[in-house]
Amino acid sequence: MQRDAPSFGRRVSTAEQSNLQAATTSSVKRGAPALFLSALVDILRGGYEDIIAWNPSGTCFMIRDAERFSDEVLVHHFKHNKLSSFQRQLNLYGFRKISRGPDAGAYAHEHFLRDRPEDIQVMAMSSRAEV
Amino acid sequence: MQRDAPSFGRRVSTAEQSNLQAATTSSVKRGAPALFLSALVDILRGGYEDIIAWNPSGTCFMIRDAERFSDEVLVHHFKHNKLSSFQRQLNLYGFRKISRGPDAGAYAHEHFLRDRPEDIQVMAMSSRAEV
Amino acid sequence: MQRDAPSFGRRVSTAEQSNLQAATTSSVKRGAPALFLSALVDILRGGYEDIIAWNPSGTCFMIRDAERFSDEVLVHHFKHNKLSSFQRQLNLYGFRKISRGPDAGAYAHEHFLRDRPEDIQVMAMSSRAEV
DNA sequence: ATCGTTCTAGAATATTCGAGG
DNA sequence: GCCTCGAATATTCTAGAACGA
Repeated sequence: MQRDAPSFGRRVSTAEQSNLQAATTSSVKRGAPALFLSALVDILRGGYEDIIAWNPSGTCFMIRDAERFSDEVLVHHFKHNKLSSFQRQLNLYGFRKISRGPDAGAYAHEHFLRDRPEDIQVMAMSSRAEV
Repeated sequence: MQRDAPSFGRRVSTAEQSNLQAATTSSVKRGAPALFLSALVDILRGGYEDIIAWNPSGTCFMIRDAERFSDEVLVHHFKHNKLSSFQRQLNLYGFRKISRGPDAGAYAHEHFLRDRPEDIQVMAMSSRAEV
Repeated sequence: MQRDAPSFGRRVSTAEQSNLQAATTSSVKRGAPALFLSALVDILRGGYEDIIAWNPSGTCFMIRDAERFSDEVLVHHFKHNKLSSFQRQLNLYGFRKISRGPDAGAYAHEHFLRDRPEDIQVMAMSSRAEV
């Protein structure tokens, strides 16, 4: 009861300049494109390297400190602070958790690559479609 | 309170260079493919020659020191320290214990050969299929 | 690699005197009765009132400090330290999370009541049967 | 109405115990 | 006494479903 409801901030969406945001909003029929992906991009750009970061090659990202991720990152980008909700979103968008090898524990998606932001737009459009 | 409590480590997966990883992840559709085989490969590469090792020709492996294998190897690669659980996994994946000859006491599998890591990938995919 | 590696303890089973354990082992044909329920009983008896506790009437229990529950309780009673794995077990045994009212957030099961340990034995035997 | 959040369940592998050869 | 296997529970990851904003 003492670690609940830490005043959830609004989606700050530092991604105003993120052409991801622009692209999705323009290409999708009606408004409300997936905020999750743009929030994820923001987070990975946002100087949280000690908490969550890309692997060196930019093919997947790892949550390095789950507790700080919940308390410091999620709270500022979503309406909750639950890692499980974040993971549910990852799976909804087709991310998979890597179970073996050097990147074990990281999440990856074929089209979610650090150096190919264009591909991320494809994700945003196809995520729910393929369901 | 706590009986023996050996500190079970996480699967460290020293198999970074293991192309087993790349092949299986790319060929298998979803989810967590068998960690057991990659862990076994890691173990046999991991500098435990006094505890567990391939035979000279690389066709089977022998547990040379069961006690150290339990306490030093299993604990670091699995969530248990029981040789019997390790043996159960071996049998689930089709390994057989050699009963006679120079390699008596070693475990072998048709597709688990030191110098044919590609074949191990076949194991990973067919092991459960044939069950 | 340098993940966290919490030292997972063995199931300490402080429930020696717990007739739950005796009842299940004697009544069930072959071995391995569900350890989860007896572990849960142990936990709720184990002096973790600040971390997990029954409600005053003993009809449900609440995890009060998720972080300490993972690090201090789960690690000593299971082979993991993941709250999500604990929750999966709760659901497998038919527990439900209370969503509203004074006990919101607590887990409850019709036959899991603090003052009716006999009913818990019924759970242990019927939980999987009804699946 | 769609997406987000939460809770529950499915599916695959892992661990344990014991039966049977 | 091994060795192999069946079966039950446990752990993990992903998906279904209900609800809400």
